[in-house]
Amino acid sequence: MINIIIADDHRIFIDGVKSLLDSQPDMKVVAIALNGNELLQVMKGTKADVILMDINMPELNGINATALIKKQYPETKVLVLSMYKTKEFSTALLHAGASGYLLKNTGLNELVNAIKMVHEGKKLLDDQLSTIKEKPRDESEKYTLSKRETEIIKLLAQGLTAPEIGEKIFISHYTVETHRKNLLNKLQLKNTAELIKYAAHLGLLDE
Amino acid sequence: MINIIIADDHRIFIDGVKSLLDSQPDMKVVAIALNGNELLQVMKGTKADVILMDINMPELNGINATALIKKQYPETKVLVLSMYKTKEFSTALLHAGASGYLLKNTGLNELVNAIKMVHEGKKLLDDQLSTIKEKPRDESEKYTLSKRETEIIKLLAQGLTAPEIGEKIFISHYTVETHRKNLLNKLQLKNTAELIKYAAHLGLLDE
DNA sequence: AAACAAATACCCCAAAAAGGGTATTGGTAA
DNA sequence: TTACCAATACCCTTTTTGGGGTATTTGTTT
Repeated sequence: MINIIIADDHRIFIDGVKSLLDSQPDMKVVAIALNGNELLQVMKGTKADVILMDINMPELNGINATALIKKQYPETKVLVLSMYKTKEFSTALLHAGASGYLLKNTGLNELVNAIKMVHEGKKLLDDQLSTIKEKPRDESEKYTLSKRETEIIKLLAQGLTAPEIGEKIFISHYTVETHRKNLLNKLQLKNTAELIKYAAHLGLLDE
Repeated sequence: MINIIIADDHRIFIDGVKSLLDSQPDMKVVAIALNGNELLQVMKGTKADVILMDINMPELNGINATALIKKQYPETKVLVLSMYKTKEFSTALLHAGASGYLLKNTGLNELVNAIKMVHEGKKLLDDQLSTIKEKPRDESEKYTLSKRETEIIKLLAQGLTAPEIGEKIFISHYTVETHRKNLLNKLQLKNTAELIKYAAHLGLLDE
């Protein structure tokens, strides 16, 4: 019996997937969480073998949540679901300790197989990502965003300019621009448009 | 008995929601479609009372698809689902003829109620959008994007600059900038960041 | 053929972003 | 206390974007 927690901010999705998985003979959804923080709370009282983690959640995003969970519960497997086929995330997630990464456009059979595979300790990448070239990378590199970085990326994603952001949160526009540059470097993105896209992936739009 | 078609590019979502709705005594999912074009094909052979439409689909997005469906099947009700709480969309969707707009973070009971309400002919807005001020608007205004506009927005969303896009599709960078300005005006957005966000909502990222 | 919308192209100027840095201070963990 | 990271702040220059237009051509529909 594989005990599963589903973490996703889309209630309909949770209810649907729960219904599907509970009808599998060897799987049981033991808890749900609507965001990363709630997931950490839930895990204090519930043992799970596999976390089905949406990357796209408010408050604590899937990447940061995965990193925290693997630190506190190293035996628990994290299978990440995303809408997007994006190479930045597969790398970031592998570094964070996820066991697998699957697109939401896959079907139930693949999902069930994926859960079983990561439960057995296998690493799993969605087939559609299998041709991604692994970037040469310094192991100390991190993808987790600081609080300020998260705040800045959110405000940029709202369409505010650096001067507007500086005025809003009472810092110099130079500082905002420095944060933006740091974000672009850290995440290996080439401009603000890619940064907004990344924010979309992290579920930071409309916050 | 309410006959329903689900249109969404996320197979897991479809399977899950289908499972949930098929267990309702007065509802039946009679078909599914993974994108707007497939939906139009499916509807040629299948009668449905309510379309459950994800706004976020490749090829033919939810707004354009809704407009086409209401023209060809005026009796069919369209209930749109989106991840995002965005005022641009509620307005665009009402103009396109949708009967309702619901966030994916609502639960099953709300979804079931919403389907029943739109089936009865009611207009439905998600509670969370109820405070949106209706913009004074010329009725002739349109939110549907031309092919070129869609192409430009996709390329911008990939992080390409206007000069890069011009070089890529063999037009002047001036033309690209004009398209961008036209898009911003048409969609009443204030800058490229908001345009990328809009592209995210339309599912145009990573295409 | 006429009308209209889409596509194309350009100009001007100001503001912002990008790309290259530099540096100091504050907060936290060891 | 020390070391390290995050946050803050600034400079310079070039490129791009945004905001204001202008105009012509092409394609489609009536």
